[in-house]
Amino acid sequence: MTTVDRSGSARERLLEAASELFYGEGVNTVGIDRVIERAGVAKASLYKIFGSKDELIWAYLMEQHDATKARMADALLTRYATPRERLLGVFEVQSETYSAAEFRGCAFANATAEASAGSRIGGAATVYREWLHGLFTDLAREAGAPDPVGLATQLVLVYDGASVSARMDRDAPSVAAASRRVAAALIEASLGPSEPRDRPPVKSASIQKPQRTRTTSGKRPRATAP
Amino acid sequence: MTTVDRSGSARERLLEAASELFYGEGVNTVGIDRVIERAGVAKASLYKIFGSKDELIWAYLMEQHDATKARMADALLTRYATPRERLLGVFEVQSETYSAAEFRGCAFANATAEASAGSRIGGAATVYREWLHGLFTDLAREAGAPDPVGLATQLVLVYDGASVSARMDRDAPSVAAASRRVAAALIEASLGPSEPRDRPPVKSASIQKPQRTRTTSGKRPRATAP
DNA sequence: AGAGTAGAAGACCGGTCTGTCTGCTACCAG
DNA sequence: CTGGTAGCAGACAGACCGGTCTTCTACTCT
Repeated sequence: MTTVDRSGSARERLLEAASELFYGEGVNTVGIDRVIERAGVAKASLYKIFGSKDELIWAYLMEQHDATKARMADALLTRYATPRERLLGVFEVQSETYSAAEFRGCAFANATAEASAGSRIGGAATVYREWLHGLFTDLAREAGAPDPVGLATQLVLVYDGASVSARMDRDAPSVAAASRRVAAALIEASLGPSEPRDRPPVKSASIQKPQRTRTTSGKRPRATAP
Repeated sequence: MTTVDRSGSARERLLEAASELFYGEGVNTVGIDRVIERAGVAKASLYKIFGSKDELIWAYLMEQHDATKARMADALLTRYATPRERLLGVFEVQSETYSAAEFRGCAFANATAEASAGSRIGGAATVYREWLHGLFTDLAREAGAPDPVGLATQLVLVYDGASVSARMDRDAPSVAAASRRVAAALIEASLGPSEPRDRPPVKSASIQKPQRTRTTSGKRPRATAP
């Protein structure tokens, strides 16, 4: 049935346009008219599909969340062998996003900075933050950290700092070097000096392979939210 | 002459109202009408004094900058004796701001997140960032760090991370503990283990005593921008 | 071929935005 | 008392906001 396919296509174009505009200029600054103009979609279609601008923003944020999650999980599983390596790997993957020219900071931090009280933005940000803390906590636990939550809190702090520093100072290489060094020092302080190469690569239990939920159609190499 | 005094009073009330509303709800979300209503000032007076909303936002940000600078300099000089202690002290002073109930993140990070292209917000943020980097770099140099700029970049990153983590996760005590530990580890890694107590307190050359530029009138215990 | 429908285009509504302009009030100096 | 002025109150303009609704096109399925 092509009906669903067409409907999905309109939805996809709207989300694509919304992502670019909302992320690039802010969810409050960008009006509905500009979104539908870029998407090539009628206003009525937007309101039939999403119901309100707030819901569109929510969908945009959840798409960012899904994409970030999938990209991170894929990169960590593909490139790094041990939980310890993956802990540091998170920062290398992150540095790729904020080195992109169109990087403008964390989509969730930016959106919550201009959220009106009572919107759904706060809920989306909570989902994202819980994922981020869980990612670091699980990896820290797998790596054998004596205090996984404490290490995770520190690494989340570094992760946040890298994102903000990169946006405010526009010097991605410096930030990447700094965040990598800071993270490495924290990991070493918590886990002890890294062993050279004695235990074999370990299949992670905490990162599930990207389930390819519904993220547009596979392409989209666009920068997302670190 | 009471003319200047009255004029100054109107300006002060406008800045006070603008600070509370812009910081609390975002510079785009808050309209001119709400600012003048809270300030008890006529709209014409606002436009006579500031000329445009953008200029009002700029004045608000510069006031935040002045207040933050003065508060930090005062606390560092008053409470800490050596540059090394002051390096860590920055994070303790910062933790006081994000432990306040009305804390809503860094005013500059929030404002730039919703800035339209071509506004003066970016310029104000640059001023603030240069001050922040300079503060850490000067302290690191005074403390004898072998690579002051490198250490400063790392500490700025931690500073940014603490601000964002505190805003997003609403758990100031955890963030304060984490940022303090991370900063202490970085300082120790750069300067070596802290000597117990052999050299006397040092007058800082990099921090000048708060010059009391023009920050409203001395009161204002409000939380400002970390 | 004809019926049904998804969707594009855009007029329209009430509200709010920034910014301007006109009174009117209250104070102050001479 | 009188002229000058700072400043409050608010109407107003023009643009834009989110959201609704109608019209018409173009495609799909039977």
